[in-house]
Amino acid sequence: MAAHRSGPSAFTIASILGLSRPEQRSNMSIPYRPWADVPSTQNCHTVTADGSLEVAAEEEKSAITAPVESCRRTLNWYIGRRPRTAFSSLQIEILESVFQVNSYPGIDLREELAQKLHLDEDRIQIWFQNRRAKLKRSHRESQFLMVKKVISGLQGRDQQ
Amino acid sequence: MAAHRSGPSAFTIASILGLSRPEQRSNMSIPYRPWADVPSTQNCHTVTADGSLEVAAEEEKSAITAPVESCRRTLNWYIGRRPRTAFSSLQIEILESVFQVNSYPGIDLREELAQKLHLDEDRIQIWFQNRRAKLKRSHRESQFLMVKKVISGLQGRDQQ
DNA sequence: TTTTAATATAATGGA
DNA sequence: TCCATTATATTAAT
Repeated sequence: MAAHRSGPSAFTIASILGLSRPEQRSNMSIPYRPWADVPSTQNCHTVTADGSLEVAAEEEKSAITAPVESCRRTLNWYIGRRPRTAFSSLQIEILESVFQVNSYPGIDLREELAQKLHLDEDRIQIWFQNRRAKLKRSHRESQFLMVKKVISGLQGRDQQ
Repeated sequence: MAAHRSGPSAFTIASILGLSRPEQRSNMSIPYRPWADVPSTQNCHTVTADGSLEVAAEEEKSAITAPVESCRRTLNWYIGRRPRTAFSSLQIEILESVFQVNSYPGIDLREELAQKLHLDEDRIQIWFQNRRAKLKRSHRESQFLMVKKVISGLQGRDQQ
């Protein structure tokens, strides 16, 4: 509480509200939301970077929801949570095919994917994290079912 | 409250608990849950009718989760809601392709689909209902966006 | 890893 | 049948 850092303009309105430029922010307590760099209401119908055009097309769906996404993004900026990115089916397909070969892609491969799929590298990283978790979960589940099957098999034999 | 119907055995324990056979049930107030006809614990690992075998294969996924589904089904029976059926991707694909041609299939077509896809006819019916709702929703949404676009266009011109 | 929460959609009930 | 609503499954984000 009482510990404040020395330096110029530590308590400006802008810094308190978290509105300073990234390079000016102190490195703690105020989360940096780079996805909220939507300058004004005018851009509320620009296309988001997510389902972008070159890879997928992904007809109607993204074309219709993209502006909504963008506005919701502005809203979520206030709430403080990154708006959930919706991957296109082609993006998923490619990510999946990479995952089959390598479920722990290094930074270089992630960057390459990011560029090719028009996604941030950290979106890719998170995706692989979640994908690995999913795989693990399904393994656990099938093991559980195996055990259960054995048990119910024993019960069946007893009842015969 | 005080009005009770005449007839034989109107107040047996079975009827009060809703355990009578379908043809014996009075036609009001107690919902009939035919999907809950799981006789005993033994059948807890039988394969459900849902993702069934001939149409799709739909490898690992349904093979792994089917037993879980079945048990959850037993659980949901107590809760009283039909367990959510997970359509296979092939089933969806076919339903979608039919929907494009005819979004109001008659009973005959529904029955045919039911047979081909190994689903109950009323699952098909519900699917088309929900699908139509989805379509309508997307229409509404795109209209809304069109209006919004016009409005923000006007604003932009004012600000120029 | 676990938890939270956003989204999609199957199921229900009422008109 | 449509509509509004609820429940649930998946999964991005923390």
